[in-house]
Amino acid sequence: MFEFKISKKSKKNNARLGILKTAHGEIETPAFVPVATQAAIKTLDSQEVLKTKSQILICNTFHLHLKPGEKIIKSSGGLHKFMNWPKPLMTDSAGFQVFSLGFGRDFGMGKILKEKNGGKIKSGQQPKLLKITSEGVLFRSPNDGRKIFIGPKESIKIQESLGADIIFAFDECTPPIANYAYTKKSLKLTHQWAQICLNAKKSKQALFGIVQGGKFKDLRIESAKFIGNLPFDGFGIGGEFGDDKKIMEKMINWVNKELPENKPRHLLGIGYLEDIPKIIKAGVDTFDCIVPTHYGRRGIAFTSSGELDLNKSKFLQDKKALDKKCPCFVCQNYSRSYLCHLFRAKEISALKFLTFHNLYFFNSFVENIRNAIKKGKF
RNA sequence: CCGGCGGUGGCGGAGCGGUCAAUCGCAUCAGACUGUAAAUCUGACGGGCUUGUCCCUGCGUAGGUUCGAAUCCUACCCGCCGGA
Repeated sequence: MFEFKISKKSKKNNARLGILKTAHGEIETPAFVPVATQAAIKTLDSQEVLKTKSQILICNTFHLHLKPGEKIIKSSGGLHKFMNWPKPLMTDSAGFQVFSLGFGRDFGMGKILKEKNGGKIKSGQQPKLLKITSEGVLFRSPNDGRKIFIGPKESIKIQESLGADIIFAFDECTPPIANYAYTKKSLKLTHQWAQICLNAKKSKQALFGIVQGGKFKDLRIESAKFIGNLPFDGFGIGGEFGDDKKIMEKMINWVNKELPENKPRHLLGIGYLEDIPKIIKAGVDTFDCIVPTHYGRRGIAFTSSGELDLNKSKFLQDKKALDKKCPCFVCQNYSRSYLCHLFRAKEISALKFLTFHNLYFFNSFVENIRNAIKKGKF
C-alpha cells in the first residue's frame, strides 16, 4: 500500500504538508530520512532510533548486496525484520555509488563543489574503476576489488528482495565536473534505465524515478518532464547541484514545477541544517542526508546555537548541555565537558551520544517546520 | 664502589661519520566531510620571518679527533640492570 496526501500548502512558498502512507505506517512530511546504509544507523539500535523521532530510514542496495547479500536479508523476512525496524524504509538503488565509487573517487570530490571547476569530465569518459554501459554498471567492490554488475534490472531485483516500502530507480548520479555533453548522454541512460526499472518491478513496493540533469537547466527540465510522465509512485531528485549551493534551490524549483503535484518528491542526499528550510520551501517532501550521523561520529553536534566540535579542548571546561533547549536524553543528562572528554578519550559512547542528539535535533528541526506550515507561518 | 646498557623533538622511538630539524607512532592544533570506500581523511607540529631549493638553534654536559660528528674518543652528570 502506498498513498500520499497533501494536507496543506504554504501560501508563502512551495512548501507542502502531507502524509505518506505505507504498509509500515505513516510519515508526516516534510520529513528527514536518516541514512542507514548497511541496515544500521551506526551506533544506535532500532529502539534508540525510534526515540530520535525518526519516521523512516534509507538503506543502500549496493552495500547490502555486497554484505550480507540480499538472499540473507530475504531469508530473514526482509529488511524490516532483519534490522528490527517497524517503520517505513527506503532503499537507494546503487545509483549514487556509480558516482561515489567512480568519478567521485577518481577526483576526490563530493557532489557539490565549493569552487567553479568546469566540465573536466567529457562525454564518453569512464571512471577508473567502473565501466558504465547501456546495460548498467560494472563496479569493483571496494572491499576486495571483485567485479559486481548492477544495472536497472539487477537493482530492482535486489531491492525487491530487500523489501523496503519505497525503492528507487537505478540512475547515474552525474559528477559536478561533468560537462554538458557528458551530463546529457548520462541523462539519456538514466531515462532508459527508469523505464526498464518500471517494467522490471513485480512487487507492490512504491518505486520512485530519479530526475537528473546536473546543473543544466534545460536538462533538469527535460528530465523532470520525462521522469514525471512515467507511472512512478514518487520522484527522487538526484545528482549534483551546481558549482555552488546557490543553484540548488533554483534547480529544485525548476524540477518541482514539472513534476506531478500530487506525488511525493524526495531530494536525494541533501540536508545540511541550513539547506533544510530552503529545500522544503522549494517543495521537497522527504530528503535524506548523512550529515547528522556522519558528523556526529566526527564530534560535531548541531545545536540551536550552531555547530559545536566536541573534539576541541575548550569544551572540557564547559559544563552546559549540548543544547539547553533540547529535551533529548543526551542534553538532559550529559555536559559538553563529559562529551568532550569521551571524544578525546576515544570512548565509543561518544559517537552514540552525538548520533542520537543530532538525529533528534534534525527531526525536531523539521517537525518545527511542519508545525509552522500548519500554522501558516512558513 | 665495580661491571653492563642507555640518555635524540610534549611523549615513545628510529638514525650510528657527510644527503639530518632529524623516518615512524602517539599526543596536540587546524581544516574537510551533503542518495556513507567515512569512529575517516588532509595539513601543521624546535624558533623566526621577506613562508623560501630562507635564516637561527639542535641529538645529556664539556672537551677532543676529523675537511665534516647525533653518529668516533675522553671526562663528567643522570637513569636502568647485575655484582659486591
